[in-house]
Amino acid sequence: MAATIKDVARRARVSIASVSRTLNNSSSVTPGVRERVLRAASRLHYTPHAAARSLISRRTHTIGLLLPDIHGEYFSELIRGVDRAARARGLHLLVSSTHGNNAEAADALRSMNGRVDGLLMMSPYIGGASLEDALPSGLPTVLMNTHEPAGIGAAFVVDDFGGARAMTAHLVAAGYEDIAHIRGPGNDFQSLERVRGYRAGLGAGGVARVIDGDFTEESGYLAGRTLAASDTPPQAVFAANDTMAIGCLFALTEAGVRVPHDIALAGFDDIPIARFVSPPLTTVRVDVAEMGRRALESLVVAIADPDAAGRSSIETVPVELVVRTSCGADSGHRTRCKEARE
Amino acid sequence: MAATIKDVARRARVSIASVSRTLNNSSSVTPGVRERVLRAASRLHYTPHAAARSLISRRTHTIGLLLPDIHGEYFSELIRGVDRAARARGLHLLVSSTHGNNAEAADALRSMNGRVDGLLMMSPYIGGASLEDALPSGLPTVLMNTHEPAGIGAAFVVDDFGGARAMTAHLVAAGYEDIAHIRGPGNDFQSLERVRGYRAGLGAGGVARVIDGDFTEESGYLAGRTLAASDTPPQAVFAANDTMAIGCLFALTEAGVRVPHDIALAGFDDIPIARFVSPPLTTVRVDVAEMGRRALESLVVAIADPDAAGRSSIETVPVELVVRTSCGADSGHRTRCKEARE
DNA sequence: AGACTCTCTGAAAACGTTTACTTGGCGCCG
DNA sequence: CGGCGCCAAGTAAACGTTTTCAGAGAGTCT
Repeated sequence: MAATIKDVARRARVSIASVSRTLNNSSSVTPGVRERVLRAASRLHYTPHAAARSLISRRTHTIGLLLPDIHGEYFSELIRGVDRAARARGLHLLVSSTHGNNAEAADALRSMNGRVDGLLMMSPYIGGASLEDALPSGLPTVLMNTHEPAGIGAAFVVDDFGGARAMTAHLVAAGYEDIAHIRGPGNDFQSLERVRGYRAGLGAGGVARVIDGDFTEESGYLAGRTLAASDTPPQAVFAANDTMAIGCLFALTEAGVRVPHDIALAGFDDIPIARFVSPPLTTVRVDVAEMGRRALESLVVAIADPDAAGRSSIETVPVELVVRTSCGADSGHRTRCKEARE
Repeated sequence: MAATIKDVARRARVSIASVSRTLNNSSSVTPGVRERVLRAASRLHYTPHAAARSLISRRTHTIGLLLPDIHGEYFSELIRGVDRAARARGLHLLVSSTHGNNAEAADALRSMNGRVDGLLMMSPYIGGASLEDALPSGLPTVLMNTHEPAGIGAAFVVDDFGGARAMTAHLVAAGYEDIAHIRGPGNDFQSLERVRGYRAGLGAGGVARVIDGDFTEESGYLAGRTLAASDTPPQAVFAANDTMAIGCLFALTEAGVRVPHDIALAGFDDIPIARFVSPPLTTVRVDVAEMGRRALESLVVAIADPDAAGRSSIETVPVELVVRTSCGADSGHRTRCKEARE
């Protein structure tokens, strides 16, 4: 149906090689030929066939983005960051989400062979088959938020430990003594790091109180209800992500517990909603879009320089404590409006 | 680097044809051959090269998703809906965002030739080059939220007109007489439809009061400030999307105007945040994820049946009025908590 | 026992490009 | 005036698959 290079060549009365050369201006062609080719190409609405082109040139100008799930603002932000960087470099984005386990990820990964020039992968799962041997060999890869030794390529990991420790320390400094932590799923690397940071932040004297969650609002809600009904409710709650913090907030509000007056609350991620709940949520800001951008740039250099570049480097993405009113250590209304407007 | 079908054939001591047949179980092969091929393939970590495969088979198992911008929750939801449907059918997703104009979209579109089996496109822009002739001819396409006559293929459009009319009528019924509308950009089809719905909802007696905006929170904020400072502030404000409504809400709050007591407020889209602002925002719910799913399904049938199926059908995606407290016509707190938990 | 049919396997063409190599024409220099 | 190089254009190979076609071998029927 669609016109091929042969059709253009025939119409322009030249060889297909000349058409290719003209269109890629790889080598000089006579103005006359050039003119005819261009005219014929536009007449026929010719567009090169990407598959054929990448078969021979071994370049797809596409990079694969493998995510655990596309749900929620966290990933939306990440996609956005990656997309902007990719489009600035003329690259396409093949997005794939793997609901859950590594086996599924390995599958998705396999089917990307010959489809992408490189891979951007976020795989916080622990256990199960390692992804390393599922990777089409030689495919440049950049990992995000993974525990795997970065034998595969460069990696970017959010400073989950540091952020959680800083937040916990902040709560301790604010005078809270009994600080509960709603953790994420046990097979998630980031979740574990945050628990570790929480314990570190408590310090030697502190006693840890960890409640299970799974990063969903529902689990935060349940945890909040449990805590509110407890004989010994904590003075503060630090949820491993904002989504759970918000679920918890609703459970507490529903139970008549005032935040932060009765129980202080803090989250992690600084998703856009965090500013808008009431009271505004104290949290740890993670610039995921920026992480996406950096990861893509890193991938681009890895692709350009197959094996020499940044092999096995792990880079930590810094985080930032964002103190709002939900933790009770803030001046209140003004900050909220200012932030909301930024 | 990576193993090819030839390597597998050599190792299994069979022809490449047998390897291909075994791997696609297209035709019966002897158990012995099958066994050898499978063993060789797994030994070599063989993965078929997607480009080569799609060059000959004319199937990429990938569909292109072209969006105006990936920013915000609206698109995040859409991507999610499409992704789920796609992965259920074993399809990949090539995502591309076109910041702005149709020319850029045409460009992105052209480069998808040979990369995708079909196209899912959301292009609300009006004016500029039509996309129709930029389309690689014969590529099945499904449009979303577009004004273009769907000569290209099937189309799904949100009932912007109906939603805006219903919302305006609701405000009128609630007793407001002076209802302002913060509109979206002038080159956006949905924006225009919503203005049209607003006017229709006002009815014969109503007098329209339209303020310019561009769908961003910033523009909503500015509009809100203007309105608050006006000599004759309106009794109600209907913003063309939630993002602007939230911007407006902050401007009003900042100016000391109480919502809904002094001025009622309503938005459009029901983005997740809408439930969490205070007061919770009355809005029009659009199930974008569902629209994405339906659009993809429709595209799948169009791909399966090249030209017979649903050519030029336009389907309207229904919307739903969601009354919360910001419009002053609700019972208040209970609804909020209930909704937030759902 | 010979021919016919059926099944499995291999050889080779095709998909639409890019690119190394070849050819031919022309200008320049000796 | 003839050979030498240079440049533009064409020819063909290659990329890694799928698929058509043909051939070989075995089994069956007459």
